[in-house]
Amino acid sequence: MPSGTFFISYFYRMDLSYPTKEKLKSRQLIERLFAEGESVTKFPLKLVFAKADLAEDVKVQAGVSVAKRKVKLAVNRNRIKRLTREAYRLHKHLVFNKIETSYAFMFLYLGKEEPSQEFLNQKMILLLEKFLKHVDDEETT
RNA sequence: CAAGCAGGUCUCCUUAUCGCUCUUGUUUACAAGGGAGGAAAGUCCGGACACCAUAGUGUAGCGUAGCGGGUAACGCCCGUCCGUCGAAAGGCGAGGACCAGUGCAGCAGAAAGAAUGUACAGGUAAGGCUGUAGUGAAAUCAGGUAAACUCUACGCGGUGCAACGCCAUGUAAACCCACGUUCGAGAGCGGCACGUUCGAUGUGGGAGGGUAGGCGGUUUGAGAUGUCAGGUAACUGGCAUCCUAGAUAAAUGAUAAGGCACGACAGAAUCCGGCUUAUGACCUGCUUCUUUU
RNA sequence: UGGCCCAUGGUGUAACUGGCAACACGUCUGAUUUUGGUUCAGAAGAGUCUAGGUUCGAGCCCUAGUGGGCCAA
Repeated sequence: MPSGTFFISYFYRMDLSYPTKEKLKSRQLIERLFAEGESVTKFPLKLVFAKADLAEDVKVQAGVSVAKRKVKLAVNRNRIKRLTREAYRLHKHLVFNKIETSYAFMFLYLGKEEPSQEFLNQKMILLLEKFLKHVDDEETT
């Protein structure tokens, strides 16, 4: 991790918030996302995405989901969703600066065990890089 | 000490940084404050609230069951009697009625609710008339069995916040079948009968088309804490103080440091009162048959 | 959130009014066959999802739980 003044200024110019307008809330949009969207996977995370005209003036609206089939207890589902949101919040800048059109995101957790925050952070970085690569390939072809 | 019984309390804490949600204040970005549970769970009971008629009568159906009390109500709680388990503290109990009627009892046994009968002993005018043995859970006893039908007493209308009200958007006032306009189709959210209300380019059914976005309901309540009084108790009344989650793809998290008991079961969704199930730690009181000190 | 239903050998199903849990397929053993299949003969394998209760006796009745499935504005 970078430290000292560089570390502080590094964070200073980045947006680390995750306000309401960046959350995926429309039921219609979510149903369309699962019907038509594409996906990339980096176990245990899966990202379903689709280009979308968003009502709010943001680049991405994202949601999080954990299957009841995989994780039985509501307490554990809540915790995994919180950790996933936290991982997205800290690393969403990787995507924001590099895409032109707006997207709808849905993160799915495929594992059965409760992960650590550090583990999820690493996977989130890898997942978002894989997503960018996928988008680049599509544009060039 | 050990084992056991009963009751109660708490549910990691502190600091810093980055985030989430609600409220308030300035005002469009900040500041201050609030932010899961004792079970939030299972959905097993009881209510509030909403609509259907201020939910009415009878029947069917369902529930409860010693007696008395508490409560908005209950299948809950308190007291008490009886039964039962325990050495005790104490626990548990669907605990009305089989002289209203009907049904049921495999095997064994002579015989199972209808009548009869073996062995031994006793007894009579005479006989299973009497006792014992034998089979069985039960053998003539006002038999047993009602978590068998049933009877008695009491209670229960239905549907559920995805209730319900309002705004916005959109389509098909089209098509087919049936019935009907005061001698009335049909509707009023489980059945039947009655009663009652509404009721006319109307109602029901079929096939098909469309919308499925937002606001209210939505958190101040049978409320919490303290205290005084009444009551064996559950609980009730007076006074004072307090406001204590309110999301809607759905808010409590992350990182760093320190401490300790190293953190069990587990996440609010209309709201309350219970029950049941899961579960960590601590405290208080009580009991002691046997053995050891 | 609210409501409803189911659970019996490895699998799919029976079991009347409470009275010895039955059947088919599968499995195992033996026979027939050069071997395998088919066929024939025989055997094992559940104590009824779990824990209590009622009863002389429970798969069946009652209570609580566990697991699975279905319905809806």
